[in-house]
Amino acid sequence: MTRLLLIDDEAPFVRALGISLKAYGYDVTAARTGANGLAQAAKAHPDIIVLDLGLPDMDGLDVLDALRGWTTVPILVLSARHTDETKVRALDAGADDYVTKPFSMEELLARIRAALRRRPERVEDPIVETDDFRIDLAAKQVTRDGTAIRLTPTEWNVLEVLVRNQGKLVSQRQLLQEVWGPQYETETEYLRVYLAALRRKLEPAPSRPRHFITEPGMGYRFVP
Amino acid sequence: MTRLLLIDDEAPFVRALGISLKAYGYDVTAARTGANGLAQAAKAHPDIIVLDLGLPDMDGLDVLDALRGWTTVPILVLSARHTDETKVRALDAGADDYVTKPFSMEELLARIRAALRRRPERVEDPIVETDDFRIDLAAKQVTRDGTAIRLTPTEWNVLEVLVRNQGKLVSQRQLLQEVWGPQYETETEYLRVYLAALRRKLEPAPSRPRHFITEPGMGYRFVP
DNA sequence: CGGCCGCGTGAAGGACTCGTGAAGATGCCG
DNA sequence: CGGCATCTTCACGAGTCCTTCACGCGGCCG
Repeated sequence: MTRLLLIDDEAPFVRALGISLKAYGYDVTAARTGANGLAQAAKAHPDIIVLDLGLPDMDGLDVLDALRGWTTVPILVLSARHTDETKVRALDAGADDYVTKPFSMEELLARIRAALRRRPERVEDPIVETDDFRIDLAAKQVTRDGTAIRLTPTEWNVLEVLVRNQGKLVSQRQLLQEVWGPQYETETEYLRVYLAALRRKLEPAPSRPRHFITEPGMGYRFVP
Repeated sequence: MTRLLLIDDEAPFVRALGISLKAYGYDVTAARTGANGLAQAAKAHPDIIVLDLGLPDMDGLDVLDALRGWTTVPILVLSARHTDETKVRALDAGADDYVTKPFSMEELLARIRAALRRRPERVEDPIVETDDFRIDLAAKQVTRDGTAIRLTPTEWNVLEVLVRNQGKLVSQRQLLQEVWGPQYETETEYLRVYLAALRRKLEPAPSRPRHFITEPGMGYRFVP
């Protein structure tokens, strides 16, 4: 299901839009403030964000900036203001589309569909095999010698990021950002702990990792 | 240069828009009819298409359909009609954006920039090969005879700057600034140490460098 | 011809990072 | 309320990397 984050403070509007969007099969989360919106975005990783520029606690453009600092998720901006300057600034700040109130629900839905359609298809093979274990990304399961291995949610998230970038070096920054959110960018101890856990559960010789490679000072790399 | 195809039949409008777009660095081609537009698109493979729905020979939506039959290039639709139904149909037919006339040039330019920004990251080959080793910039990995070579973070940064400017001379100043920061501009000893490390790890004959060339008094140059 | 400057090379101290085990903190379940 | 799984935080030893220094070589210029 497509997850949509709606950042807007007008309760009736949010309610109406939420109902319509849910009717069309979106999984809608709402945030009433910019700060909350940023937190929700970091936590839930929505597939698209609908952002109203008129927020009680922050300038909408600052919210946009903060989001674009770490994510490329499509962002559709709503606004009652329709000066060219605001439009241009929002679009250049990384908004994917800009819709001026009032607008019809049909148009908004069509623009959301258009923004989502552009999403690069994730056609990657959801199963990755190594000599020692097998990862099924779709089923969220890891098996070793035919038996399933239990991973905690966080362990799984770390594994998934590394596997989706297999062969490539994933910087500590990127890993922390994608698993814990943008405000944890410096908590490198988490990585040490969770990489140790993954190696203990998956590597044949945890102290001599073959698949979860540390590149000192830079990040980690998964090699099948 | 970004190539833009403008499909519109109103001569004054095309002229005005063409001038503005060219001033902003776009390489503009114009077509006055739908048929001609389709032909131009097939021939020139533009980076973005701006399509007016009001054309003399064909329905704009049919032009859109025909284009989407074979290309995913961003298409920005212009129209004097602003019924929701048309908007929705155009967006669902594969338009990336829909702008209603009249609009300001600034807004159109901003929307063009936004559409181009979304373009799938340039697949520009991030792999550089020499006779002796292979550099994968995306994966941050260097291999020699099939085996990976470990580089320290600083070594990698130096290498990356040189490789991204391959063939060109990189001044000591620029190298120091890009790797260590602006306040290290005179610490040329660092360069000697790290260039030596790179040559030791990558050059077949470190004392006779073939790829990491010193230009005395000026800087360094990487040649594949 | 001789001194000087820039460059290459090897080595060493110290700061920083990583792996590891374990203990506290938190949240969820019955 | 208590037990359990999970997340967070901590401390320490081992290892890695950055910086700095000393020395030798070669070209350049007076």
